[in-house]
Amino acid sequence: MALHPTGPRGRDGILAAIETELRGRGYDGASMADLSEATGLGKSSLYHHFPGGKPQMVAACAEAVQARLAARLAAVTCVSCPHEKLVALFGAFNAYFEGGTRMCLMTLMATSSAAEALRPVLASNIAATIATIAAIVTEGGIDPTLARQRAEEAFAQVQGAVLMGQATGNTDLFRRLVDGLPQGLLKPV
Amino acid sequence: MALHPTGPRGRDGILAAIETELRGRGYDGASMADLSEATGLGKSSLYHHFPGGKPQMVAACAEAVQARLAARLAAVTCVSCPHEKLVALFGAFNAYFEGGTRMCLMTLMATSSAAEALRPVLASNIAATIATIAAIVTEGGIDPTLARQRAEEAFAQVQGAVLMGQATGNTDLFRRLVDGLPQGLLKPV
DNA sequence: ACGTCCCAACCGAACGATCGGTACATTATT
DNA sequence: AATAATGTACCGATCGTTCGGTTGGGACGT
Repeated sequence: MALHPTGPRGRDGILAAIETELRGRGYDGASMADLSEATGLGKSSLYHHFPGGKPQMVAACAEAVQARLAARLAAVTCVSCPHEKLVALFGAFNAYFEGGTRMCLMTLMATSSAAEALRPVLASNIAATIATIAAIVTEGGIDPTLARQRAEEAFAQVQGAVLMGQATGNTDLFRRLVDGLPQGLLKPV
Repeated sequence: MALHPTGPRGRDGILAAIETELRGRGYDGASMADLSEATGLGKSSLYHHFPGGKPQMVAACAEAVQARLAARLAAVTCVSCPHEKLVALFGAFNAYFEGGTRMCLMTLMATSSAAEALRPVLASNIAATIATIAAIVTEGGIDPTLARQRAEEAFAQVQGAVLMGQATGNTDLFRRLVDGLPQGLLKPV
């Protein structure tokens, strides 16, 4: 049977190349020709793996991202105190956003022409990430309702900082947030 | 001379239609045919007004946005206390973002294929907005350096909230921020 | 061991549609 | 009459997508 061995690089490698291209050019900016070149596969081969075309590729990438976040989280949960967990988690964010220079796949796709079709996938991924943050903050002794609000606001802040970094070329704000949010989130009422 | 009276609607009306289309479909998602239909002008007429094509249209829209912000600000500066100024300013943001349902033109363009060419315009507009917020916060008795940091973080938070609204369809976070930030920004150290 | 059948993986070439952009004629304004 | 503003018709290029065909390895019957 085997779920797609797919050549030397494997399906994961194909998805990684697609994700990089999408995050670099955006949904409407990345053409099938671009994705073909990025993956090293002919366009018809891409349609073999993803009969649904570009939307299915995005959905598959989103699932891969969510899986990677879950794996990161599993490695984080064995850390002792909530503050260190948050430091590790925001370190993972820093890596994912490549220091604030690379957009989030979900929010990028949310502003595309396929946003409506992709909304369930995007919303699910974002909700999972926020729930992860909120759980750690709650564990740190913050009221669950407040923890959720803080998590949402922190998430928005990070996303906005990346956006501003794209617009201005300055990643100072992003770095300041990634450094400061772990303790800011846990600050007592 | 006259800077383009341009038919019954005038240049401002053309720019408004273009801006709406761009904020609805994104830079790469809005084709010249879309913009032609939105403005009611033939493609060649659009090129008559904007020989530089889509990038020039974006730049012109950005200038119009900045001008509208300046006008709003002029109406705000006659208000007495800083808190009320912030309330008025964030009310203007709320209107511009249409309750969190519509993206910011600048940050949207920042993730497009024309981002590099447009960076100076986008960065200038964003810097002006942040400076506006920071000035009012400073006026409210906050240390200028801290005021600037708070302004940057609030701006990022709002932008991120809009992004999340696009992704999830939920504008609660945006509304909470617009309501709460005016007093949050002025909170004493 | 050998032939053969199957099917996932892949590619080149082409499809109609649409892309951004232009040439040129026409209408409106001054 | 001159100039700005607009429409019609079109350009080559590229878009997303599909078609027909090749390859190669694993399963199966003998």
